[in-house]
Amino acid sequence: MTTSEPGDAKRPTRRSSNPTVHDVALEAGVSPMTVSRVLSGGKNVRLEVQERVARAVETLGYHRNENARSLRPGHRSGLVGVTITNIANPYYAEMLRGVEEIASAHGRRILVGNSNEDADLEKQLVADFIGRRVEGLIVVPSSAGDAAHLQLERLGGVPVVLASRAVGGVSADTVLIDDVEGARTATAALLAEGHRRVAYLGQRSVFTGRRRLEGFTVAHEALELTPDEELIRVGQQDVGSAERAMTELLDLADPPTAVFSANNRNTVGAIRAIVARRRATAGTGAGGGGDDIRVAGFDSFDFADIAPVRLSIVDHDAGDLGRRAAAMLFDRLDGGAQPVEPRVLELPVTLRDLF
Amino acid sequence: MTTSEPGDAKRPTRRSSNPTVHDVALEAGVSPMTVSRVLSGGKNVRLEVQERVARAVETLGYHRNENARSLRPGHRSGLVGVTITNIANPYYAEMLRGVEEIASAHGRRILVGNSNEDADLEKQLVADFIGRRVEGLIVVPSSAGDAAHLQLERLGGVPVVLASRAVGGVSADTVLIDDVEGARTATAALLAEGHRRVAYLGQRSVFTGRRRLEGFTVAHEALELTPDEELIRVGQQDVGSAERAMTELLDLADPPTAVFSANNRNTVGAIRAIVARRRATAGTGAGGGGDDIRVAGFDSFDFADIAPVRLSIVDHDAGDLGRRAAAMLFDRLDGGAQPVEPRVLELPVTLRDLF
DNA sequence: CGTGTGTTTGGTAACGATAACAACCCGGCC
DNA sequence: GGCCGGGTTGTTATCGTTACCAAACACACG
Repeated sequence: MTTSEPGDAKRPTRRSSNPTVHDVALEAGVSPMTVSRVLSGGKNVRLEVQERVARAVETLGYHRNENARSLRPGHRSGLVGVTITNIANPYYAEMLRGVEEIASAHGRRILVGNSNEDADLEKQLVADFIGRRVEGLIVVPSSAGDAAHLQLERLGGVPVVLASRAVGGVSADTVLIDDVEGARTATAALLAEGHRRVAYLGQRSVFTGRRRLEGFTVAHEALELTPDEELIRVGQQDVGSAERAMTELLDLADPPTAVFSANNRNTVGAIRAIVARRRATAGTGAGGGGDDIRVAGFDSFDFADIAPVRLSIVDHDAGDLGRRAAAMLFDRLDGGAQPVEPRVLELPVTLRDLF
Repeated sequence: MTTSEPGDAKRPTRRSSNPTVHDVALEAGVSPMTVSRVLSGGKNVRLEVQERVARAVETLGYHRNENARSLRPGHRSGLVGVTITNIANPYYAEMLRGVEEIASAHGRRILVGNSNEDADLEKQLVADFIGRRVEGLIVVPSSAGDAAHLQLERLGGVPVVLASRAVGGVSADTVLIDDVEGARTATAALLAEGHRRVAYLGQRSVFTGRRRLEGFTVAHEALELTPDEELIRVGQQDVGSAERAMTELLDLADPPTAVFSANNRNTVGAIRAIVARRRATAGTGAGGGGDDIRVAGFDSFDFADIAPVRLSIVDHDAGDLGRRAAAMLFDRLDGGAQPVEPRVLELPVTLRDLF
């Protein structure tokens, strides 16, 4: 386009839209093919031409259209879809960072969706991701609703890795936390200290909740004890409801002397309730009471170490969960021929005393 | 094409790859065009044909290729790019959720990248996002390095909204927390209580840190006071270093009677140092000392309300930050003709006394 | 029965990029 | 001079989808 003939009105100048290889080619006085060649390494292109093209790219602010590229056969989209039940949960945020880290190292970008524990929304997200030709999916499956949309054949052959939770009826690569063992160890520690009335705060409807309750029960059974049903509270979703549940427990005629909580929201709620009770009884001069309730909880959280109670935490690395899940996915994507059987990985946890 | 003639070997059956409109058309015995019509609403297509196509879609597990669709003129990619300096930071995670919420409501998906405070990485992310034809960008700019890549003309006209931090030399829509006012109010509250030696714990290299220090200073100047340089500590990145800095302050000949900290890590560190000192002096029977150090801090955190000191918090909503940034972006994308001037929004903060 | 109106359907081209092929240029060799 | 091989460049066709046009069809009305 050094000289602008009146005849070449084929492509009217469109300043607004993104420039294409064609525009760059005009600017550099070469063919689109040559531009393409320069952009993919410049093999077999004269140096002088390469420089001319580079200048044109710079001048026009050209960016290769990846969507168009991914259209060509054999080309990959470079995208991985991630659906999470709640991005704002620091635990999943940390996991997401792990996924991003590995994806980035493999030259992929991540598409993120929030399923909000809604299977329908999750289904839409997955369908949309497949429509965008993601190469793979990492899914924290929602606890509610059926999961038929995660069947391999429904995904058009796109590999999926389930993270944090398994799904009945779906056989796919899965990375889990060792929920049962974590809950068992923590509960066993409380029992070993002599506590015999240990409460449980958690969930039963969610996969991890069920497993953690199982660990709680197993620890009791190992000592031929049976947990008191009255001390088992399930269904608290947030800190507020957890605090109320703990307060109820403290109000019992025969209150617990220790509590195991199955996630960080419940732990924080329990600690709040204990501290509130401590302040109230301190005023009456009663002294003892809720003061020395022992707490053990699954998941770490910010500033757990300044909690004003004797606290142990079942710690696990969310970032590692994400990295492992992503690694599993890229193993299938970039690794050679794979075994077809899905693999299940259970990540270990550690019990930390924070006092 | 119900009967398969030997001659029609044009498109060999490819079970492995994703089916296309063409495949669906063959299956349903119609033309690709008709399939396309059915998929976009089915206007002017016989009901019987629509059902046939729907069945074929179901049978083959067809998903429209969004990348191919977005190629067509006038069509949008439905993507928004988000770069964050640290996804794992709960504050930005919450922000991300806000962005996702609004994006989702506008029928868009989000591409997420972690810049890790690295301007080069951020630049690559932005370039890649533009290559994928995102309709807009939401960027938490990295504090280090230059930001030429965020210039509007460099972005090929893709609108960008800066979140949480502004960037010198870049004029773009920006959503900020009202750092100056938050720090000013909190500091003013401490001064109003009669404190005259108020320490500052925070940062000076980061945008928000500078602004919060400014608010701290302004509050002093309003009362014709000058903050003691000795009481200003900057550069603490984590709880540990903040605790050490606070301990140093307590060891001064003329220690502060109150402290304003510019973020939650510093607040927690300060509280730790104060509590440690209190325990130490309690043993000596000294009584007073670090006992009644007053604390005010930016950012909330778990257990802020049960902290064992007189604490005020400058509270702000990260989710709101994300929602506002996204709303600003979609205002430009979906709203009609816009004013060209970039807008800057400063979100209000509230001072909460937690005692 | 012819014409007009409206519905349903299919062919063609284009979006942006690039493999595959073809064409060209150049120097070196017989 | 004519031919060959290597480097360089351009042309064509294709990826999956859909807007636009044209064709085919149904039906009503004069």
